[in-house]
Amino acid sequence: MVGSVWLTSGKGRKSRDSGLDRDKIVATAVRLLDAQGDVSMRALATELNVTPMSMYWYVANKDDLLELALDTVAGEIELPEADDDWQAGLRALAQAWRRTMVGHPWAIRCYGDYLNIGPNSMRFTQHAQAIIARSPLSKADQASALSAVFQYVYGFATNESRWLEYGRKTGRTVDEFVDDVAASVAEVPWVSVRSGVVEQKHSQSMAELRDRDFDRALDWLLAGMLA
Amino acid sequence: MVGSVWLTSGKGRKSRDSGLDRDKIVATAVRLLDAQGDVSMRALATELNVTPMSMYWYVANKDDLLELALDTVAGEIELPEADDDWQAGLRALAQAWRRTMVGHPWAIRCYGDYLNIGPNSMRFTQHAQAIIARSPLSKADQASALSAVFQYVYGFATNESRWLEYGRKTGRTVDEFVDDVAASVAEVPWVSVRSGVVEQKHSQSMAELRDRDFDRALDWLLAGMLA
DNA sequence: ACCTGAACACCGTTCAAGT
DNA sequence: ACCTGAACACCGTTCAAGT
Repeated sequence: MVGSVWLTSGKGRKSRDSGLDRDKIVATAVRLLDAQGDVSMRALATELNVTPMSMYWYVANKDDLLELALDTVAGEIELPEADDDWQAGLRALAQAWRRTMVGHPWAIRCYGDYLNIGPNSMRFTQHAQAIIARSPLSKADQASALSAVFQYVYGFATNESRWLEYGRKTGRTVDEFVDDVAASVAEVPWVSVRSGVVEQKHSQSMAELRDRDFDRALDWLLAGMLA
Repeated sequence: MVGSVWLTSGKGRKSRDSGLDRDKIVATAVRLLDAQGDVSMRALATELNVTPMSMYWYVANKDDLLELALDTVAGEIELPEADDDWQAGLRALAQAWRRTMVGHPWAIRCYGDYLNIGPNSMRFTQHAQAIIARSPLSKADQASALSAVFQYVYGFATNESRWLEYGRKTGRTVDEFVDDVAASVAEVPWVSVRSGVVEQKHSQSMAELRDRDFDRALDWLLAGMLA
Protein backbone atom coordinates (compact mmCIF):
# COMPACT_ATOMS: atom_id res chain seq x y z
CA MET A 1 0.00 0.00 0.00
CA VAL A 2 2.05 2.88 1.26
CA GLY A 3 5.31 0.95 1.28
CA SER A 4 6.88 0.35 -2.08
CA VAL A 5 9.35 -2.23 -3.34
CA TRP A 6 11.37 0.58 -4.77
CA LEU A 7 11.96 2.11 -1.36
CA THR A 8 13.61 -1.03 0.05
CA SER A 9 16.92 -2.41 -1.07
CA GLY A 10 15.40 -5.89 -0.91
CA LYS A 11 16.48 -9.22 -2.24
CA GLY A 12 16.42 -7.95 -5.76
CA ARG A 13 19.69 -9.05 -7.22
CA LYS A 14 20.06 -12.48 -5.77
CA SER A 15 21.70 -15.00 -8.00
CA ARG A 16 20.31 -18.47 -8.33
CA ASP A 17 21.22 -22.05 -7.66
CA SER A 18 18.03 -23.56 -8.95
CA GLY A 19 17.33 -21.31 -11.92
CA LEU A 20 15.26 -18.93 -9.89
CA ASP A 21 15.63 -15.22 -9.42
CA ARG A 22 13.45 -12.19 -8.97
CA ASP A 23 13.30 -11.30 -12.65
CA LYS A 24 12.21 -14.77 -13.62
CA ILE A 25 9.53 -14.76 -10.96
CA VAL A 26 8.19 -11.41 -12.06
CA ALA A 27 8.25 -12.42 -15.72
CA THR A 28 6.31 -15.58 -14.94
CA ALA A 29 3.83 -13.59 -12.90
CA VAL A 30 3.25 -11.26 -15.84
CA ARG A 31 2.71 -14.23 -18.12
CA LEU A 32 0.13 -15.75 -15.80
CA LEU A 33 -1.57 -12.41 -15.26
CA ASP A 34 -1.85 -11.92 -18.99
CA ALA A 35 -3.28 -15.38 -19.41
CA GLN A 36 -5.71 -15.56 -16.49
CA GLY A 37 -6.23 -12.01 -15.31
CA ASP A 38 -4.80 -12.79 -11.87
CA VAL A 39 -2.18 -14.84 -10.02
CA SER A 40 -1.96 -16.45 -6.65
CA MET A 41 1.38 -16.90 -4.97
CA ARG A 42 0.64 -20.59 -4.89
CA ALA A 43 -0.15 -20.88 -8.58
CA LEU A 44 2.96 -18.88 -9.41
CA ALA A 45 5.08 -21.21 -7.32
CA THR A 46 3.72 -24.37 -8.88
CA GLU A 47 4.25 -22.85 -12.31
CA LEU A 48 7.89 -22.45 -11.29
CA ASN A 49 8.07 -26.00 -9.89
CA VAL A 50 8.73 -24.82 -6.43
CA THR A 51 7.02 -24.48 -3.07
CA PRO A 52 4.80 -21.42 -2.45
CA MET A 53 7.07 -20.29 0.31
CA SER A 54 10.16 -19.98 -1.82
CA MET A 55 8.59 -16.92 -3.42
CA TYR A 56 9.02 -15.08 -0.17
CA TRP A 57 12.73 -15.30 -0.38
CA TYR A 58 12.71 -13.11 -3.47
CA VAL A 59 9.76 -10.86 -2.74
CA ALA A 60 8.42 -9.51 0.54
CA ASN A 61 4.78 -10.11 -0.31
CA LYS A 62 2.27 -10.19 -3.10
CA ASP A 63 1.96 -6.42 -3.29
CA ASP A 64 5.64 -6.11 -4.00
CA LEU A 65 5.37 -8.71 -6.71
CA LEU A 66 2.52 -6.85 -8.41
CA GLU A 67 4.36 -3.58 -8.13
CA LEU A 68 7.30 -5.15 -9.92
CA ALA A 69 5.00 -6.68 -12.53
CA LEU A 70 3.42 -3.31 -13.14
CA ASP A 71 6.74 -1.65 -13.76
CA THR A 72 7.61 -4.46 -16.15
CA VAL A 73 4.68 -3.67 -18.39
CA ALA A 74 5.45 0.03 -18.07
CA GLY A 75 8.69 -0.92 -19.78
CA GLU A 76 6.73 -2.05 -22.83
CA ILE A 77 5.29 1.36 -23.55
CA GLU A 78 6.84 2.73 -26.72
CA LEU A 79 7.99 6.25 -26.10
CA PRO A 80 7.52 8.34 -29.24
CA GLU A 81 10.48 10.12 -30.82
CA ALA A 82 11.09 13.63 -29.60
CA ASP A 83 9.35 16.07 -31.88
CA ASP A 84 8.69 19.77 -31.87
CA ASP A 85 4.95 19.31 -31.97
CA TRP A 86 4.11 18.80 -28.30
CA GLN A 87 0.46 18.09 -29.02
CA ALA A 88 1.36 15.33 -31.43
CA GLY A 89 3.85 14.03 -28.91
CA LEU A 90 1.32 13.94 -26.12
CA ARG A 91 -1.23 12.24 -28.32
CA ALA A 92 1.30 9.62 -29.34
CA LEU A 93 2.32 9.03 -25.75
CA ALA A 94 -1.28 8.67 -24.66
CA GLN A 95 -1.92 6.23 -27.49
CA ALA A 96 1.12 4.19 -26.53
CA TRP A 97 0.06 4.04 -22.91
CA ARG A 98 -3.45 3.05 -23.86
CA ARG A 99 -2.18 0.35 -26.19
CA THR A 100 -0.03 -1.40 -23.63
CA MET A 101 -2.62 -1.09 -20.87
CA VAL A 102 -5.31 -2.62 -23.01
CA GLY A 103 -2.89 -5.48 -23.61
CA HIS A 104 -2.62 -6.06 -19.84
CA PRO A 105 -6.00 -5.35 -18.27
CA TRP A 106 -4.79 -6.58 -14.88
CA ALA A 107 -2.17 -3.83 -14.96
CA ILE A 108 -4.62 -1.01 -15.28
CA ARG A 109 -6.64 -2.58 -12.48
CA CYS A 110 -3.79 -2.28 -10.00
CA TYR A 111 -2.41 0.93 -11.42
CA GLY A 112 -3.74 3.08 -8.63
CA ASP A 113 -2.64 0.72 -5.88
CA TYR A 114 1.02 1.58 -6.03
CA LEU A 115 3.23 4.61 -6.10
CA ASN A 116 4.54 3.79 -9.57
CA ILE A 117 8.03 5.00 -9.07
CA GLY A 118 9.86 2.10 -10.66
CA PRO A 119 12.50 2.84 -13.29
CA ASN A 120 10.21 2.21 -16.24
CA SER A 121 7.35 4.20 -14.80
CA MET A 122 9.67 7.09 -14.08
CA ARG A 123 11.12 6.94 -17.55
CA PHE A 124 7.60 7.32 -18.86
CA THR A 125 6.80 10.21 -16.52
CA GLN A 126 9.94 12.06 -17.46
CA HIS A 127 9.24 11.61 -21.11
CA ALA A 128 5.79 13.08 -20.63
CA GLN A 129 7.24 16.03 -18.77
CA ALA A 130 9.78 16.61 -21.49
CA ILE A 131 7.02 16.73 -24.08
CA ILE A 132 4.78 19.12 -22.20
CA ALA A 133 7.76 21.35 -21.47
CA ARG A 134 7.77 22.22 -25.17
CA SER A 135 4.26 23.66 -24.90
CA PRO A 136 3.61 27.35 -24.40
CA LEU A 137 1.84 26.63 -21.10
CA SER A 138 3.08 28.00 -17.79
CA LYS A 139 4.93 25.63 -15.47
CA ALA A 140 1.87 25.26 -13.24
CA ASP A 141 -0.42 24.67 -16.19
CA GLN A 142 1.91 22.05 -17.56
CA ALA A 143 1.43 19.90 -14.49
CA SER A 144 -2.33 20.35 -14.61
CA ALA A 145 -2.37 19.56 -18.29
CA LEU A 146 -0.45 16.32 -17.86
CA SER A 147 -2.73 15.24 -15.03
CA ALA A 148 -5.79 16.05 -17.06
CA VAL A 149 -4.63 14.11 -20.08
CA PHE A 150 -3.59 11.02 -18.19
CA GLN A 151 -6.58 10.99 -15.91
CA TYR A 152 -8.71 10.97 -18.99
CA VAL A 153 -6.61 8.30 -20.64
CA TYR A 154 -6.75 6.22 -17.49
CA GLY A 155 -10.53 6.45 -17.37
CA PHE A 156 -10.82 5.60 -21.02
CA ALA A 157 -8.46 2.65 -20.90
CA THR A 158 -10.10 1.28 -17.78
CA ASN A 159 -13.44 1.32 -19.47
CA GLU A 160 -12.05 -0.16 -22.64
CA SER A 161 -10.27 -2.95 -20.78
CA ARG A 162 -13.45 -3.94 -19.02
CA TRP A 163 -15.31 -4.48 -22.25
CA LEU A 164 -12.44 -6.51 -23.61
CA GLU A 165 -12.33 -8.60 -20.44
CA TYR A 166 -16.06 -9.18 -20.54
CA GLY A 167 -15.77 -10.31 -24.09
CA ARG A 168 -12.89 -12.64 -23.39
CA LYS A 169 -14.57 -14.20 -20.36
CA THR A 170 -17.77 -14.87 -22.18
CA GLY A 171 -15.95 -16.11 -25.24
CA ARG A 172 -17.60 -13.59 -27.51
CA THR A 173 -16.31 -10.65 -29.47
CA VAL A 174 -16.79 -7.25 -27.93
CA ASP A 175 -19.44 -6.41 -30.48
CA GLU A 176 -21.37 -9.55 -29.72
CA PHE A 177 -21.10 -8.92 -26.04
CA VAL A 178 -22.43 -5.40 -26.41
CA ASP A 179 -25.39 -6.80 -28.30
CA ASP A 180 -26.07 -9.25 -25.49
CA VAL A 181 -25.97 -6.52 -22.91
CA ALA A 182 -28.19 -4.28 -24.97
CA ALA A 183 -30.76 -7.03 -25.31
CA SER A 184 -30.75 -7.83 -21.60
CA VAL A 185 -30.75 -4.25 -20.47
CA ALA A 186 -33.74 -3.44 -22.63
CA GLU A 187 -35.80 -5.71 -20.38
CA VAL A 188 -35.05 -3.74 -17.24
CA PRO A 189 -38.12 -1.65 -16.40
CA TRP A 190 -36.45 1.63 -15.41
CA VAL A 191 -34.18 1.75 -18.43
CA SER A 192 -35.99 4.08 -20.77
CA VAL A 193 -32.96 5.58 -22.45
CA ARG A 194 -30.20 3.53 -23.89
CA SER A 195 -26.60 4.44 -22.99
CA GLY A 196 -24.49 6.14 -25.60
CA VAL A 197 -22.32 3.14 -26.24
CA VAL A 198 -25.16 0.77 -26.85
CA GLU A 199 -27.17 3.24 -28.86
CA GLN A 200 -24.60 3.85 -31.56
CA LYS A 201 -23.35 0.35 -31.79
CA HIS A 202 -25.17 -0.73 -34.87
CA SER A 203 -23.69 1.80 -37.22
CA GLN A 204 -20.06 0.84 -36.63
CA SER A 205 -17.90 -1.57 -34.69
CA MET A 206 -16.99 -0.85 -31.09
CA ALA A 207 -13.33 -0.72 -32.02
CA GLU A 208 -13.88 2.05 -34.52
CA LEU A 209 -16.08 3.92 -32.11
CA ARG A 210 -13.45 3.68 -29.40
CA ASP A 211 -10.58 4.82 -31.57
CA ARG A 212 -12.51 7.80 -32.81
CA ASP A 213 -13.72 8.81 -29.36
CA PHE A 214 -10.31 8.47 -27.82
CA ASP A 215 -8.64 10.81 -30.30
CA ARG A 216 -11.59 13.13 -30.33
CA ALA A 217 -11.56 13.78 -26.59
CA LEU A 218 -7.82 14.25 -26.59
CA ASP A 219 -8.20 16.87 -29.29
CA TRP A 220 -10.86 18.65 -27.28
CA LEU A 221 -8.64 18.70 -24.22
CA LEU A 222 -5.62 19.95 -26.12
CA ALA A 223 -7.64 22.56 -27.98
CA GLY A 224 -9.17 23.78 -24.74
CA MET A 225 -5.76 24.29 -23.18
CA LEU A 226 -4.84 26.90 -25.75
CA ALA A 227 -8.16 28.72 -25.70
CA MET B 1 -19.09 -10.09 -13.88
CA VAL B 2 -21.30 -10.35 -16.91
CA GLY B 3 -24.40 -11.30 -14.98
CA SER B 4 -26.07 -8.50 -13.10
CA VAL B 5 -28.43 -8.47 -10.13
CA TRP B 6 -30.68 -6.22 -12.11
CA LEU B 7 -31.20 -8.82 -14.79
CA THR B 8 -32.58 -11.43 -12.39
CA SER B 9 -35.89 -11.12 -10.56
CA GLY B 10 -34.13 -12.48 -7.48
CA LYS B 11 -35.09 -12.56 -3.84
CA GLY B 12 -35.27 -8.83 -3.65
CA ARG B 13 -38.54 -8.13 -1.98
CA LYS B 14 -38.62 -10.78 0.65
CA SER B 15 -40.20 -9.80 3.92
CA ARG B 16 -38.57 -10.71 7.20
CA ASP B 17 -39.25 -12.72 10.28
CA SER B 18 -36.02 -11.93 12.05
CA GLY B 19 -35.57 -8.29 11.10
CA LEU B 20 -33.55 -9.14 8.02
CA ASP B 21 -34.16 -8.18 4.45
CA ARG B 22 -32.15 -7.30 1.39
CA ASP B 23 -32.21 -3.56 1.97
CA LYS B 24 -30.94 -3.93 5.49
CA ILE B 25 -28.15 -6.22 4.36
CA VAL B 26 -27.07 -3.84 1.64
CA ALA B 27 -27.23 -0.85 3.96
CA THR B 28 -25.06 -2.65 6.48
CA ALA B 29 -22.62 -3.63 3.77
CA VAL B 30 -22.32 0.01 2.72
CA ARG B 31 -21.70 1.02 6.33
CA LEU B 32 -18.93 -1.53 6.72
CA LEU B 33 -17.41 -0.67 3.36
CA ASP B 34 -17.33 2.99 4.30
CA ALA B 35 -15.69 2.16 7.60
CA GLN B 36 -13.14 -0.45 6.54
CA GLY B 37 -12.81 -0.18 2.81
CA ASP B 38 -14.04 -3.73 2.28
CA VAL B 39 -16.44 -6.39 3.58
CA SER B 40 -16.42 -10.12 3.77
CA MET B 41 -19.65 -12.06 3.67
CA ARG B 42 -18.67 -13.49 7.03
CA ALA B 43 -18.04 -10.14 8.67
CA LEU B 44 -21.28 -8.80 7.29
CA ALA B 45 -23.17 -11.76 8.72
CA THR B 46 -21.67 -11.45 12.18
CA GLU B 47 -22.45 -7.72 12.12
CA LEU B 48 -26.05 -8.74 11.52
CA ASN B 49 -25.93 -11.41 14.24
CA VAL B 50 -26.53 -14.18 11.83
CA THR B 51 -24.70 -17.06 10.18
CA PRO B 52 -22.67 -16.32 7.01
CA MET B 53 -24.87 -18.58 5.00
CA SER B 54 -28.08 -16.68 5.67
CA MET B 55 -26.76 -13.94 3.41
CA TYR B 56 -27.17 -16.25 0.48
CA TRP B 57 -30.86 -16.37 0.92
CA TYR B 58 -31.10 -12.67 0.09
CA VAL B 59 -28.28 -12.33 -2.38
CA ALA B 60 -26.90 -14.75 -4.94
CA ASN B 61 -23.26 -13.97 -4.23
CA LYS B 62 -20.86 -11.27 -3.18
CA ASP B 63 -20.80 -9.65 -6.60
CA ASP B 64 -24.54 -9.10 -6.46
CA LEU B 65 -24.20 -7.58 -3.04
CA LEU B 66 -21.57 -5.13 -4.21
CA GLU B 67 -23.59 -4.25 -7.27
CA LEU B 68 -26.50 -3.38 -5.01
CA ALA B 69 -24.22 -1.40 -2.69
CA LEU B 70 -22.88 0.53 -5.64
CA ASP B 71 -26.32 1.54 -6.81
CA THR B 72 -27.11 2.62 -3.27
CA VAL B 73 -24.32 5.17 -3.25
CA ALA B 74 -25.32 6.22 -6.76
CA GLY B 75 -28.54 7.25 -5.09
CA GLU B 76 -26.65 9.75 -2.97
CA ILE B 77 -25.47 11.79 -5.91
CA GLU B 78 -27.23 15.15 -5.90
CA LEU B 79 -28.57 15.83 -9.35
CA PRO B 80 -28.33 19.56 -10.10
CA GLU B 81 -31.48 21.51 -11.00
CA ALA B 82 -32.26 21.68 -14.68
CA ASP B 83 -30.77 24.82 -16.13
CA ASP B 84 -30.33 26.26 -19.58
CA ASP B 85 -26.56 26.41 -19.28
CA TRP B 86 -25.56 22.88 -20.25
CA GLN B 87 -21.90 23.49 -19.47
CA ALA B 88 -22.72 24.60 -15.95
CA GLY B 89 -25.03 21.63 -15.61
CA LEU B 90 -22.38 19.18 -16.70
CA ARG B 91 -19.82 20.72 -14.40
CA ALA B 92 -22.24 20.52 -11.48
CA LEU B 93 -23.07 16.92 -12.27
CA ALA B 94 -19.40 16.00 -12.50
CA GLN B 95 -18.73 17.73 -9.20
CA ALA B 96 -21.61 15.87 -7.55
CA TRP B 97 -20.37 12.54 -8.84
CA ARG B 98 -16.86 13.26 -7.71
CA ARG B 99 -18.06 14.30 -4.27
CA THR B 100 -19.98 11.16 -3.56
CA MET B 101 -17.31 8.87 -5.01
CA VAL B 102 -14.63 10.43 -2.88
CA GLY B 103 -16.89 9.76 0.09
CA HIS B 104 -16.96 6.05 -0.80
CA PRO B 105 -13.57 5.07 -2.20
CA TRP B 106 -14.57 1.41 -2.30
CA ALA B 107 -17.34 2.35 -4.71
CA ILE B 108 -15.07 3.87 -7.29
CA ARG B 109 -12.87 0.81 -6.99
CA CYS B 110 -15.61 -1.53 -8.09
CA TYR B 111 -17.25 0.92 -10.44
CA GLY B 112 -15.92 -0.77 -13.56
CA ASP B 113 -16.77 -4.25 -12.37
CA TYR B 114 -20.49 -4.03 -12.97
CA LEU B 115 -22.87 -2.94 -15.64
CA ASN B 116 -24.28 -0.13 -13.50
CA ILE B 117 -27.82 -0.35 -14.68
CA GLY B 118 -29.54 -0.10 -11.30
CA PRO B 119 -32.33 2.45 -10.89
CA ASN B 120 -30.12 5.07 -9.28
CA SER B 121 -27.33 4.69 -11.79
CA MET B 122 -29.78 4.97 -14.64
CA ARG B 123 -31.38 8.02 -13.11
CA PHE B 124 -27.94 9.58 -13.11
CA THR B 125 -27.23 8.56 -16.70
CA GLN B 126 -30.51 9.93 -17.92
CA HIS B 127 -29.93 13.19 -16.14
CA ALA B 128 -26.56 13.50 -17.83
CA GLN B 129 -28.11 12.82 -21.20
CA ALA B 130 -30.81 15.39 -20.60
CA ILE B 131 -28.15 17.99 -19.83
CA ILE B 132 -25.98 17.31 -22.85
CA ALA B 133 -29.08 17.29 -25.06
CA ARG B 134 -29.30 21.04 -24.46
CA SER B 135 -25.87 21.55 -26.01
CA PRO B 136 -25.41 22.53 -29.64
CA LEU B 137 -23.49 19.31 -30.33
CA SER B 138 -24.66 16.71 -32.79
CA LYS B 139 -26.27 13.54 -31.43
CA ALA B 140 -23.12 11.54 -32.07
CA ASP B 141 -20.91 14.19 -30.48
CA GLN B 142 -23.12 14.31 -27.45
CA ALA B 143 -22.39 10.69 -26.65
CA SER B 144 -18.67 11.20 -27.18
CA ALA B 145 -18.74 14.30 -25.03
CA LEU B 146 -20.43 12.56 -22.15
CA SER B 147 -17.98 9.67 -22.32
CA ALA B 148 -15.06 12.03 -22.40
CA VAL B 149 -16.22 14.04 -19.43
CA PHE B 150 -16.99 11.06 -17.25
CA GLN B 151 -13.92 9.12 -18.22
CA TYR B 152 -11.91 12.10 -17.11
CA VAL B 153 -13.92 12.48 -13.92
CA TYR B 154 -13.51 8.80 -13.20
CA GLY B 155 -9.77 8.99 -13.61
CA PHE B 156 -9.55 12.07 -11.47
CA ALA B 157 -11.73 10.71 -8.69
CA THR B 158 -9.88 7.40 -8.68
CA ASN B 159 -6.62 9.17 -8.21
CA GLU B 160 -8.03 11.46 -5.57
CA SER B 161 -9.56 8.58 -3.64
CA ARG B 162 -6.26 6.79 -3.52
CA TRP B 163 -4.48 9.68 -1.87
CA LEU B 164 -7.29 9.98 0.65
CA GLU B 165 -7.15 6.26 1.38
CA TYR B 166 -3.40 6.35 1.79
CA GLY B 167 -3.76 9.21 4.23
CA ARG B 168 -6.47 7.49 6.21
CA LYS B 169 -4.58 4.22 6.42
CA THR B 170 -1.39 5.84 7.61
CA GLY B 171 -3.28 8.10 9.98
CA ARG B 172 -1.85 11.24 8.45
CA THR B 173 -3.38 14.10 6.54
CA VAL B 174 -3.06 13.97 2.79
CA ASP B 175 -0.56 16.81 2.88
CA GLU B 176 1.59 15.05 5.42
CA PHE B 177 1.41 11.87 3.44
CA VAL B 178 2.53 13.62 0.26
CA ASP B 179 5.47 15.02 2.17
CA ASP B 180 6.40 11.53 3.34
CA VAL B 181 6.25 10.17 -0.16
CA ALA B 182 8.25 13.05 -1.54
CA ALA B 183 10.97 12.48 1.02
CA SER B 184 11.17 8.73 0.35
CA VAL B 185 10.98 9.05 -3.38
CA ALA B 186 13.81 11.53 -3.43
CA GLU B 187 16.12 8.73 -2.28
CA VAL B 188 15.37 6.53 -5.26
CA PRO B 189 18.35 6.71 -7.64
CA TRP B 190 16.54 6.92 -10.96
CA VAL B 191 14.15 9.64 -9.85
CA SER B 192 15.71 12.79 -11.20
CA VAL B 193 12.52 14.72 -11.84
CA ARG B 194 9.80 15.12 -9.29
CA SER B 195 6.21 14.42 -10.32
CA GLY B 196 3.86 17.34 -10.81
CA VAL B 197 1.88 16.69 -7.68
CA VAL B 198 4.83 16.54 -5.40
CA GLU B 199 6.62 19.45 -6.97
CA GLN B 200 3.92 22.03 -6.39
CA LYS B 201 2.84 20.82 -3.04
CA HIS B 202 4.60 23.36 -0.93
CA SER B 203 2.88 26.40 -2.31
CA GLN B 204 -0.67 25.26 -1.52
CA SER B 205 -2.59 22.43 0.06
CA MET B 206 -3.41 19.34 -1.94
CA ALA B 207 -7.11 20.00 -1.54
CA GLU B 208 -6.84 23.41 -3.17
CA LEU B 209 -4.67 22.02 -5.92
CA ARG B 210 -7.16 19.26 -6.59
CA ASP B 211 -10.19 21.50 -6.71
CA ARG B 212 -8.50 23.90 -9.07
CA ASP B 213 -7.21 21.15 -11.36
CA PHE B 214 -10.53 19.39 -11.49
CA ASP B 215 -12.44 22.47 -12.64
CA ARG B 216 -9.65 23.55 -14.90
CA ALA B 217 -9.56 20.35 -16.91
CA LEU B 218 -13.32 20.27 -17.21
CA ASP B 219 -13.21 23.79 -18.61
CA TRP B 220 -10.58 22.76 -21.12
CA LEU B 221 -12.66 19.83 -22.24
CA LEU B 222 -15.84 21.89 -22.55
CA ALA B 223 -14.06 24.70 -24.33
CA GLY B 224 -12.48 22.26 -26.75
CA MET B 225 -15.85 20.83 -27.68
CA LEU B 226 -17.02 24.12 -29.08
CA ALA B 227 -13.82 24.99 -30.90
C1' DA C 1 -39.82 -19.45 4.17
C1' DC C 2 -35.82 -18.74 6.48
C1' DC C 3 -31.61 -20.10 8.85
C1' DT C 4 -27.78 -23.24 10.31
C1' DG C 5 -23.41 -26.54 10.54
C1' DA C 6 -20.20 -28.90 8.49
C1' DA C 7 -17.40 -29.07 4.78
C1' DC C 8 -14.73 -27.87 0.35
C1' DA C 9 -11.53 -25.52 -2.08
C1' DC C 10 -9.21 -21.95 -1.99
C1' DC C 11 -6.23 -17.65 -0.27
C1' DG C 12 -1.59 -14.94 1.80
C1' DT C 13 1.66 -15.49 5.15
C1' DT C 14 4.58 -16.88 9.67
C1' DC C 15 7.69 -19.68 11.60
C1' DA C 16 10.81 -23.21 12.57
C1' DA C 17 13.35 -26.41 10.22
C1' DG C 18 16.07 -28.51 6.75
C1' DT C 19 20.38 -28.51 3.37
C1' DA D 1 22.00 -18.90 0.80
C1' DC D 2 18.05 -21.00 -0.55
C1' DC D 3 14.05 -23.99 -0.05
C1' DT D 4 10.48 -26.78 2.46
C1' DG D 5 6.35 -28.53 5.58
C1' DA D 6 3.20 -27.74 8.69
C1' DA D 7 0.27 -24.54 10.39
C1' DC D 8 -2.67 -20.16 11.08
C1' DA D 9 -6.12 -17.20 10.00
C1' DC D 10 -8.64 -16.07 6.75
C1' DC D 11 -11.82 -16.19 2.28
C1' DG D 12 -16.51 -17.35 -0.86
C1' DT D 13 -19.58 -20.86 -1.52
C1' DT D 14 -22.20 -25.77 -1.85
C1' DC D 15 -25.07 -28.77 0.11
C1' DA D 16 -27.92 -31.21 3.12
C1' DA D 17 -30.33 -30.43 7.09
C1' DG D 18 -33.05 -28.22 10.50
C1' DT D 19 -37.47 -25.35 11.98
